Amino acid sequence: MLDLGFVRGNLELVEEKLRARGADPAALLGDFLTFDQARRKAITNTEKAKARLNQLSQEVGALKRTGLDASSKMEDIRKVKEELDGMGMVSLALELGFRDLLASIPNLTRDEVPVGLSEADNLTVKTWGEKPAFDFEAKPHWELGKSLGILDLERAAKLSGARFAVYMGAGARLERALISFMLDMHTEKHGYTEVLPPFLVNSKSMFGTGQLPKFEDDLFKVEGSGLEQDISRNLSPGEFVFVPGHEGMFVVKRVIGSDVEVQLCKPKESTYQLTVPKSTLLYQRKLYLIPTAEVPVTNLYRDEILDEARLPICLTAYTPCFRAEAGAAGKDTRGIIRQHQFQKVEMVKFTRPEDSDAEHEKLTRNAEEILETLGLPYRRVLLCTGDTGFSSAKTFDLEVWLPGQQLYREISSCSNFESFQARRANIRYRAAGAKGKPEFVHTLNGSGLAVGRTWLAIVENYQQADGSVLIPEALRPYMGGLERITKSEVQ
RNA sequence: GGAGAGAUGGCCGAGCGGCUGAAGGCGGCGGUUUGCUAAACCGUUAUAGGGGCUAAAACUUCUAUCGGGGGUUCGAAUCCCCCUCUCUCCGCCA
Repeated sequence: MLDLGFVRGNLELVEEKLRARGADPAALLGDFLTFDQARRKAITNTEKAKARLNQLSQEVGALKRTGLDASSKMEDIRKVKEELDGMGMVSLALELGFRDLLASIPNLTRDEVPVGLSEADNLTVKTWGEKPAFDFEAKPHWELGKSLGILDLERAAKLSGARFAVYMGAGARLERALISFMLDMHTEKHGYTEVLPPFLVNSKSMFGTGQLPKFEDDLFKVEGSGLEQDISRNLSPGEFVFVPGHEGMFVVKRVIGSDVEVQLCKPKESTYQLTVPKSTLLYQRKLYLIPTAEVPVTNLYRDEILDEARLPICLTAYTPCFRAEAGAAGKDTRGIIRQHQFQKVEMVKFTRPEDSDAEHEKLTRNAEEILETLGLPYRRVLLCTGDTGFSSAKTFDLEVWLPGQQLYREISSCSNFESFQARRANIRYRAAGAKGKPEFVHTLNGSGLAVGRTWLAIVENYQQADGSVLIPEALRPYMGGLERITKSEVQ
């Protein structure tokens, strides 16, 4: 989330940066200034009335204590309250609408980020390693994995459907070895602290890192079986609720004071509307499967004020990642490039604003060192404005060489979010010395690395003429000394 | 799942209808003392938003905030209801 004052004062810059991302500033910002003014006007009005109310209450108190008649003051209070009731809905609507607007503006990309709309405009910063030269035709990992008996996509489809994988034997061990190897390298060599977070998180966490509200369709949701009542919840139109005494699921149309207008939406043969008190509604508790460890790990310090002396905080976490990626149907359907579930080792940093650039470089290097230690050729790419993620100000992708497909493929994405996530998640630090107003930290993260893609990169890059796969030196201790994966007996 | 206890500022902890944005302590910051450090002493120290003033700050004023939401009341940290979370005991369980 951007700072409101900043947007107000730098509207032209914000519009320009939005255009650079390929977004339409008019659609996103609307008439920002008019909206902002209306909102502020409403705030001023209601606050003035509230001030008057507080004033009158004091006076009533004073009168009552001295035993005098306060009925005329009470009459004044009644009038102001009526006035306030009338303004309430307007300012609430404005406030909520404005907050949504602000929350749906993507981060501003840095000036050094190349302007462009697609992958084609990304800038290759460096290239490392020699592509392996084979005197035979390199095979893709799905063929090698199948013939070696270490990857079973057919049976995975039986279990869970498309875009899931079963690893067997040395294949499973390789995945596990990679996780341990990466975590050890980050904790022992790069100075990160290991974290094992929950894989299910609430919507507040998803908001904090920017997945919600815009990208709900990309997430897997888990809804509890039991219905709960939570009248403290703020309802928003479009939300699903249950009404006791009525069959089916209802959708919220609008909120009128303490009442809610709801419409039956499932089952849908015959729909009807109801207006019921908010306090009678039931909800289903909803959790989200994490799409990356970034979500739980960054939100670790949500609503906290950190000591400057603790910064930078460098954390690394292994988690499975779950992505629905509704928009990616038909893309990368072969092999394990794009899965609904994959494993990843993630690096997350919390830094002072002035350090985030240097820490971004270090973090990217830490990911590169994994690739280098494994002997996998890669290149570093600076993403262009249109390819940079919603929350990010600047992103480097690392792309590994895949000989089976003759192309470079993203294996890590290292981003500097600056204060964008910190503002959403309210993560601050107090500077020692200076007059100690808490300031937002900068957050960063990067894959170090995507384990599934590392697995397939090793299989493709280390394949031999006989169809076996050599294990990179650095990984052998994690494989019980195994030097080569050969055809498995059990299939 | 059942029964009970609790949630207050950066931290600890008091308050249980108005004078409480909140005592006291710790920590932080500024100062006095000191050859330096420590100690002692004095002062200061919440966040967000709106208005005023400003080039911008500083400053000033108002509003909100004592886990979250709602209610009672002229007035709520304080009373009532609901939710969330934490702790203790029982049950179940990897």
